Amino acid sequence: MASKPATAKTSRPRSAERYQQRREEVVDIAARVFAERGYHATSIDDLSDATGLQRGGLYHYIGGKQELLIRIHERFIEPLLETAREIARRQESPEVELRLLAQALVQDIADYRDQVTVFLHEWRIIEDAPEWKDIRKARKEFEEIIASCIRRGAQEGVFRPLDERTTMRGFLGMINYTYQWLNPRGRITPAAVADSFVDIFLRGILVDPERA
Amino acid sequence: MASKPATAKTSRPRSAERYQQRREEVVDIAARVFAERGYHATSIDDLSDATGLQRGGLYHYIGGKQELLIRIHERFIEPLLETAREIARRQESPEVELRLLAQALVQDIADYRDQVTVFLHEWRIIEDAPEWKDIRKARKEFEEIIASCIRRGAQEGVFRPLDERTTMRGFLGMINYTYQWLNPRGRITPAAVADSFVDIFLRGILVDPERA
Amino acid sequence: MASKPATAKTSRPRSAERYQQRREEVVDIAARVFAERGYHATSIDDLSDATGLQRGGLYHYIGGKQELLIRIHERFIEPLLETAREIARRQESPEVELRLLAQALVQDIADYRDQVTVFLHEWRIIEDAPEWKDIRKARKEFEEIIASCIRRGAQEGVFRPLDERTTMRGFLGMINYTYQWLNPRGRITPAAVADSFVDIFLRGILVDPERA
Amino acid sequence: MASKPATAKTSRPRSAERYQQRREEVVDIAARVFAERGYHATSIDDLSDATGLQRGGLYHYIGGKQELLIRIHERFIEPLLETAREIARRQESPEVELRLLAQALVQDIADYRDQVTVFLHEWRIIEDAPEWKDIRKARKEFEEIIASCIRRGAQEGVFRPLDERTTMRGFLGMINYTYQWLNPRGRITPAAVADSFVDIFLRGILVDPERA
DNA sequence: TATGAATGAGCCTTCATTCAT
DNA sequence: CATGAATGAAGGCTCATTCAT
Repeated sequence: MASKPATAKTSRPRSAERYQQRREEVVDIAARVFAERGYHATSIDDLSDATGLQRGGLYHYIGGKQELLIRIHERFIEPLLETAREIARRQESPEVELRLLAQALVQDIADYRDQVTVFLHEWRIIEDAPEWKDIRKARKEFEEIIASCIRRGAQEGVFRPLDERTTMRGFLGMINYTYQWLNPRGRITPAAVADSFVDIFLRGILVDPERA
Repeated sequence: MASKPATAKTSRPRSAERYQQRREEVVDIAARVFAERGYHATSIDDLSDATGLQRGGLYHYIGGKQELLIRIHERFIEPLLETAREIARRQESPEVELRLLAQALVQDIADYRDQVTVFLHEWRIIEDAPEWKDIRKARKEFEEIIASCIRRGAQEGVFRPLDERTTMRGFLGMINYTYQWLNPRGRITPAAVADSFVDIFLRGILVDPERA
Repeated sequence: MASKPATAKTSRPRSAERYQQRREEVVDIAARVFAERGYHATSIDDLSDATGLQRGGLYHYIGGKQELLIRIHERFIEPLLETAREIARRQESPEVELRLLAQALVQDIADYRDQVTVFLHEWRIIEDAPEWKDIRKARKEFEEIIASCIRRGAQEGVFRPLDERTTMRGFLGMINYTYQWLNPRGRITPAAVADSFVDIFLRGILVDPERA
Repeated sequence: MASKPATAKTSRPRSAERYQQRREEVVDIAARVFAERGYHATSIDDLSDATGLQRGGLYHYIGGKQELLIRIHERFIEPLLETAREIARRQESPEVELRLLAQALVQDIADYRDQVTVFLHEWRIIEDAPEWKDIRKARKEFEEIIASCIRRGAQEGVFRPLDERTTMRGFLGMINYTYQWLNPRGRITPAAVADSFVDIFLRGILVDPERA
């Protein structure tokens, strides 16, 4: 315990680490299956098959089926929100900021496609869970970052004076919908899609579209 | 169907008519309840409560719970597709056509919000039903109308030469997403939202944004 | 509905009545099985076998396994409490009242042996149910009737001045325990047991035992 | 067992002793938890929490959950039966013997309240265990000691000629029931309750109540 | 048409116990 | 001795659907 071989840390993870790792594995597998078949059409037995654990063994890693939805959501909202905050802190021009936010969002959707799919399809199921308010708060914060970017652009006179919430929703709708059709390894890369959409959107709201 | 029997009393509709009417009522009520609570969270008993019919009586009007999803979808896709076809037939300029399509789509979403909500959330459930291919075909046709409008604009040199499918999806995403937040009787009318979004989108894709 | 054959009432009970009747049947059968094997050792399948209803059909008559415990208790506490109240209202002498209460209690235990057994063994399970406070109240009221009878006897100088609650508990313990061994159709009748125990108990607490 | 090896250190008990001691500790803790929540409502995890041992470690000390019930029972029936035998051997007068037996029983209930509670509530669970016949035999022997005391009193003409088994059961019921309400550290001591109940009972069955 | 009792498959979850480490 | 991951059977309950009335 006192003297541990230097190699031990990586070669033989402590049991707590292994537990944590297996847990995330289970959550990701669940995300994949839920994304494929839907939450309600997936039984605990299906998850048992997909993970290789027996019905009862699953419950070492999860608190219940519904809890999985919450864990799945956290997997993608947390890094996204962190990135968005970081972008907002940079104090770039509204155009640049919007472009960066779009890139981050499309990338997050591409990286966590299963999780995003599950969330957008099944969020209603966890509406009554105590964790829902945190999830909602995170979502609101992300939306507010976009809305305030749009507001700032309007105040600075570079964006047209549009209703900021409606505009934000148009932006979000356009980008969120990519979860339905964007293939991360397809001909059109996530970054290209983000660029294309931001181009359209910026030209659409800029006072001087040539700046896009 | 065309000629109604002379004996039909108008004051007391024939039983076949009453049946038909009651059936549509049931489908609309189901749409409302499914939209509120979700398909799986709604039991036949819930529908029984909502319709005032008893569990068994319900089955005189519906073939089963899943069939309701199909009926619900038909309620909104058919008039929408019809309108879209009619717009396409008019052979307006691409800009005008896109504007009309947006108006029609937002209006349809506002008019059949419950149905749209149910469809977007639960379509996966009927993926295996034989009717699914019809639904999918209708959807594809609607998308194709938009895509070909964009293509035409590009060919005519009024729209920028963008990937037509990606652009169509951006357009659809922006507008479809309104089902989540648009209040048909709110401060901002569906028509105003359609106008605003089309404005942004057209400016975004027009070679000469001033034409928007 | 207006003119009903006189015979209909008994020969063809209305559906609501049949439901009620079947429900009580189910509760009584459950009491028997619970009394035999214990609540936890009895599965819903066991009840299904015992009632002849299928697993799901049972749930037309009961709200759940635990609810049965509550219904079972009501079956015997309500008539007993009613009788006890009636006896208390008669304002007999303390000796006579105690004798009548003992008779009523032993008879209730004999009549509802299964129910009493289940309650005395399993009451802890429903301790947290909302109905528990009603059950507890009923029990307390019954105990209070006995305690106040003893108190009255002491005040009138016919009973020795004993601690009324402790004495009441001795009385209750002696009689309640009969559920474990008294055979309603055995050599010694419930009435005889009640008489015998009341004799012992009254001699034990009377100032002048000869009055017993 | 009688002679301990000279090498045994007193300061550091041999591992066999520690094992034994830990085992009894576990049984007593289980008795407490079972008494509080009931056998079935207590999981092995609950026992794991209460003892501080992990799930697997517990099984080094116990053979299984059910075995605990048997061990719990032995904890209180054996000293009680031993005391009862000793009292019976003294050949006191029936009145004195009954008084001593009551004292012993109430004291045992007060000392082993958890164990008594568990046994009276959960004995049915071990009905099929091979040890059950021993437990039953011990119980019968204890009852027989009381019954034969009552019989002897009747034969000697000091007790009224009552049915000995019924009378014994009245006595047992009155006293056993104390497990439900007697607080060992309350205002009324176990000894006082025993005295009070024996007083009532003896007056009740003595030919000449003045002797009580 | 309408009723509602009955079905029976299936679901999520719990839990005592085992065993490799 | 101790751990805790894993097992797998069993449990209570829900629910879409059927059918005799």
